[in-house]
Amino acid sequence: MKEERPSVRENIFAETIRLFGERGFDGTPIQAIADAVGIRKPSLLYHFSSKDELGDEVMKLLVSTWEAKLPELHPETTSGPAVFEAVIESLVAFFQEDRNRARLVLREALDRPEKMKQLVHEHLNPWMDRLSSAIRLGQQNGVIRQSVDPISYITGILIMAIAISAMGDLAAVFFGSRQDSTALTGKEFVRIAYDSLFIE
Amino acid sequence: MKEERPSVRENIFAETIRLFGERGFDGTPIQAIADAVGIRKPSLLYHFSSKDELGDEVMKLLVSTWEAKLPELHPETTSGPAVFEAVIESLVAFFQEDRNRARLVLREALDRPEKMKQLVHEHLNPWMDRLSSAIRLGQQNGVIRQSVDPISYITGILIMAIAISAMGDLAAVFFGSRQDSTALTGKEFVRIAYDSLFIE
DNA sequence: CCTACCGATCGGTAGG
DNA sequence: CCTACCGATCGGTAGG
Repeated sequence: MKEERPSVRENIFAETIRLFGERGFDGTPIQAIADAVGIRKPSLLYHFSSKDELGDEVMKLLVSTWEAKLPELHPETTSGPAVFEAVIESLVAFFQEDRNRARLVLREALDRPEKMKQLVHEHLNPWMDRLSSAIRLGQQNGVIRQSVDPISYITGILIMAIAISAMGDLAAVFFGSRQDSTALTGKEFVRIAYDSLFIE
Repeated sequence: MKEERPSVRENIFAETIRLFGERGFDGTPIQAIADAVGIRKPSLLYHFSSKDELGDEVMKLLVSTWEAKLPELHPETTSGPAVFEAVIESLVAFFQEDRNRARLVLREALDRPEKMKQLVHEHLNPWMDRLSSAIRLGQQNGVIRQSVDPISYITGILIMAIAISAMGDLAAVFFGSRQDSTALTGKEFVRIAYDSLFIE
């Protein structure tokens, strides 16, 4: 409950997101985090009583930060192109701003699915339900394809956005040597999301 | 070069795919693999001289198996719905047949991107180039959207397929409690791939 | 394919 | 926030 002086704790968070994102929880000794922060291992364990706790806290922070950057969706929102663009943009922006966010989310979903489920449930569910409603409204208004299953659609697009961001170069270099493929892949992602949602 | 008697080595492969898929390379002691196979740790290290080598071999096997199940694409293939369906079906089938294949590929892409790149380059690139050509042919014939960027499209769809398969339940339960969401998500994945590719 | 064993590293504690 | 330290586990080797 004490007021934290920013520096050290925030530094630990930043380096942990980076290292857990790059090498994973099991692939990163807390020693490496302490080194990156510039303190000794036991000092790190003074701030977070165990490696597991550090992992939990860092995931909570990450998802909260994400939640705070989601565009607002009001109940009366129809899912026209404007809303759609805001959603996609905020999604892409958040994960491309720091690729390790995407890597960390992906790793956590693989390593601790139950915890991830819980976090998503707490922080993202209400927002997703509102987006889902907006899509259904768009279907009633005849701008969105009837064949779209809102929940599955959102899931699929979300997962694609995260996975593409996480893979970065690899996503594109998935085929030998091609030029600035990341940008291209990003654009194509938006196109896929768009064309598979709206009626021409 | 000796003829391998199937049992032990194949057993090691199977358990390694499972355990590395479930808990990751760093999260799985070779002891756990030995236990699962029913041998001692040094015996495992007789078959694979190190954990790294085991990891490499298992990835090679996985990607080779994948390659062998890809549908044939001939140079004169146009990318009509029939070809498209064969491709998507084989993709979904391979990874849904054993979710740990998807989990392992995803983990490897995160942990050792360079090695993954190399594997994809050796085993999947030629096939992907043929598919890419087929899409371009479809664009000339006016059945496929001009706005599709073939390479980015294939990458995006591939990544989505793998990530959705890897997440399994989570993908769907990404939103609290809903029923048999895996099947739904799979169907919606095919729909997104389809609607974002073909002209109505 | 096994028993026996080892050096290195890991997460974590004592005590200040 | 540090020094000093520990038990457990890890990948791997010797030798058969």
